[in-house]
Amino acid sequence: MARMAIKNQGNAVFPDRAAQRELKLEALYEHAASAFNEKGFHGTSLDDIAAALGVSKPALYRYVPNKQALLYRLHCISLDAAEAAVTEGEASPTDGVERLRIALYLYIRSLTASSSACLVLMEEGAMTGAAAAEILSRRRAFEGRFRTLVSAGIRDGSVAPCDPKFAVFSILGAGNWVSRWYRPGGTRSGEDVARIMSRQLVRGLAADPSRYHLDGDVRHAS
Amino acid sequence: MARMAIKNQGNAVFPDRAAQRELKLEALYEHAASAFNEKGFHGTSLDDIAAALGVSKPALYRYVPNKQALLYRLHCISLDAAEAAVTEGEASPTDGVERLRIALYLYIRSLTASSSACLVLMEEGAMTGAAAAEILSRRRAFEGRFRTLVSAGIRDGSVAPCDPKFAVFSILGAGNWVSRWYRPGGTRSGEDVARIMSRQLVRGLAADPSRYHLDGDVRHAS
Amino acid sequence: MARMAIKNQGNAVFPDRAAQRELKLEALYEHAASAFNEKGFHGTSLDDIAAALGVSKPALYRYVPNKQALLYRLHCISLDAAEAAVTEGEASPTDGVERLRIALYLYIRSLTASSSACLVLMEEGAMTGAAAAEILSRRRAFEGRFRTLVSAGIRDGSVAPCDPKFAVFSILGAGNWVSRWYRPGGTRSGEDVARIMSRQLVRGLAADPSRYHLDGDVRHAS
Amino acid sequence: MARMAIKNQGNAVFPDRAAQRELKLEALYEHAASAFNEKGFHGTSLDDIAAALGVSKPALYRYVPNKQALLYRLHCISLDAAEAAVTEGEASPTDGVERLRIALYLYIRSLTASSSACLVLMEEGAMTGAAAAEILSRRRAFEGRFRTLVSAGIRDGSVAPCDPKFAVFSILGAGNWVSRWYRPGGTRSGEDVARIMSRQLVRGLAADPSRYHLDGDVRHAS
DNA sequence: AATGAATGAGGGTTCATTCAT
DNA sequence: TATGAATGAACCCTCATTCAT
Repeated sequence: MARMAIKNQGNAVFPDRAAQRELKLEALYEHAASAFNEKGFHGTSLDDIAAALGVSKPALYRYVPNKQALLYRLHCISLDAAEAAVTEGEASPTDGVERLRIALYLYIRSLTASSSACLVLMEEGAMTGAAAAEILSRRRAFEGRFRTLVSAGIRDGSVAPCDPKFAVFSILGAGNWVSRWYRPGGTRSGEDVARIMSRQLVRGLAADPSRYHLDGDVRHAS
Repeated sequence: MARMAIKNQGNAVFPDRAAQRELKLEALYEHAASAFNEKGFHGTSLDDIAAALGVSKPALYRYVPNKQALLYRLHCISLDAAEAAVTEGEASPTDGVERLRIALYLYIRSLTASSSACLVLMEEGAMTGAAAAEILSRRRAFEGRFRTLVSAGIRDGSVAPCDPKFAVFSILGAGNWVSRWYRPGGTRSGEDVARIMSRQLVRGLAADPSRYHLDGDVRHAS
Repeated sequence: MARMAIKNQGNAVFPDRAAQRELKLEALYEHAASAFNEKGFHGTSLDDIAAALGVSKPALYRYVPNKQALLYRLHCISLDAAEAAVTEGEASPTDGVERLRIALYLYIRSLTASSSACLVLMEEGAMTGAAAAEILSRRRAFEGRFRTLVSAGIRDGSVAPCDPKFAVFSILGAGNWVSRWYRPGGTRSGEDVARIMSRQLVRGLAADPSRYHLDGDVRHAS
Repeated sequence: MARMAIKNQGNAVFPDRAAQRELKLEALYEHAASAFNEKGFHGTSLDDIAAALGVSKPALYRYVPNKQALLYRLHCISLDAAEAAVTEGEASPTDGVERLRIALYLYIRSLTASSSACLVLMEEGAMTGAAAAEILSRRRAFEGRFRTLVSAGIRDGSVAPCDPKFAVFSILGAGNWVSRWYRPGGTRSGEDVARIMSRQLVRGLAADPSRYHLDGDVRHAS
């Protein structure tokens, strides 16, 4: 019994360590992503991040091997969420324009869900070497899947004939921009923002725009 | 007579000097804006810019008092163009949604016209002090005028009832994003891009979207 | 009785502990000396040493109070061996040149016997304070005893008249250099190396060099 | 005439700049080599070197791209002198043992001539990458040429049969050691030191050691 | 007993800016 | 005028050392 208790304590302690570490890592990601977005990668010093976390600068190196790797990981987190969004959109049992809307909705929602998932969209140029190539290629593939959604929608008649390239630049550009102005705690939740914007943007591409009335989201429209 | 001749020569020479100076200044703005957009304000060194211009680093200080001021001037150039676009849109003798489309068209076109006019949209965070406040307030006013265009469109029935704030975030976000991917010399001119995107985006807001068919711009849609 | 049993157990266990500790300490010295020699004192991190030993970095502090002290102890080990060599040479019942040769032979052999005994000869500059002074003075005294051996040899006629200072610099310099290139496991044992080199070097100083023919050690001389 | 004068002044000014730069570069090399030798590469900070030169640390970067490159250049300087020494020895119109002595004499003399030429012999381990490989290979080739000199001496009968490898390790080790203790301004000039040591060391290898009597250099031998 | 975590000090390097020429 | 030279500040990163567990 005594042994078991000790053992349980022991068992309890180690997960705590790991859990604490995971928490700190997540906090690091959030702060770093937030800072990178606001001040840029090169404009953010590790001192800034460390100070925001309340630790010393060298402490960061227990969680991330270096600043470049930190940026790389944030990009990965961001892309993971983005790819999950488009995957779920693709798999939705509906017609082309709706699949597009769902993918866009989920993508924008992911951008509002956490700093780590969104706030480094603009800092692709700061990466170098193989990491840069990998991230760029994943980002391109992500956009390609959106273009495929548009093309499919054109084929099934639910999307108005248009150039998929510009269509996707439009909606993803507008979506990415969300990370610039959206801050949690405002009058609208991330879901609200994602719903409103995805409907508005997809309405511009729909073969039958009347499917997407915008009234329900009106505010201060008088 | 001799003096006059000399003076005339002088007159001929000095305007040349001034013109040359103006040319170099413009080249400086273009290179700097381009570099800031690609690598960020803090990621671009004055050495980079000087090298791209083929001059020494101290020579830059003949044209710009310091790096911050350079960024400030680029923002001013960018905002001048943006404000001119919205002004012309506001003054167009047509209904609300068309005024909105025209303003957006001109704005996007300005972004494609030159690096100096567009490529620093993302570097607001790098400015400090009074300059930052001024630029921010001008940018906010610019967006406000777009919101007013949307509200007016809703009132005159040409724009579907919607939240102007998100409507403007959408279309300007998509527009700003153009500066990230548009490079001159592609298959589409800046005018093309501006026309296609402005129609697509405004179609999503129009009370009667059928006014904005996208067919004419279809490419590879089969 | 119970106590004694316990004590006996203790006696059995504790010597083991102590012996194990001694072993680990020796391994630490070897690895540290080897690393210091290859990469220099400042070029070797405690992480390197800890990793080579398969322990954590703080564990090193159980064996050595700090890095400087580690260097100091290595110097002491090295000097102990060096002083023993010269002492045995001095006590040898023969003439001056032979006493010199024996001291040199034993000194060089000690350098080939273990990393700890030799490989920090070059890192005197890394020590500070009283430790540095002590080591330096011991090293100077060691050289002084060699000079005395030379002088005595000159007096008894077995060493050719020469400046003892340069004579000793020569033979000890050549000897110290052994620690740079000798690695155990080669075609020649440490004893071989010590014998060959000591004969060669002393031959240059001997009043009658014919006493030290080098033939026996010829290799690939054709 | 006036123009020519001006032009001459102009011509005079630019060489001055270049000459000054060359002087500062040489001073940098001397101080750096001296510091590297005394405190090791990793034990010497650029602050140290800059302070010794009376300039700020970033100023060093106008003369050397980085610390590693500085070490590399010092090695090159050192090897240039070493190779010149052996080349002159090889070309001397005399027998084998004398060619060896001359090469050794010139080599040792080069070590006493300037810090830059000698004081980094010990810091090969601090270099990395292609530079390390290049320096190592040059050093090996240098030693190989000395071994060839020994072998040739054995063949022509002027050097006693011996293992050239150990013979060269001895004399070059003793020579290299000079850089540890020789300081200009002592009672013996660099030429003295080189002459005394080269005779002493080669005497140990000569088939007829009586050719190299050491009396002339006796001091305090009583 | 042994280690993960943390940090103050310091090192190499870059850069915006100034100044003498 | 235009530039080579120089620098203070700041940045990324490493490391010897300590401490809580």
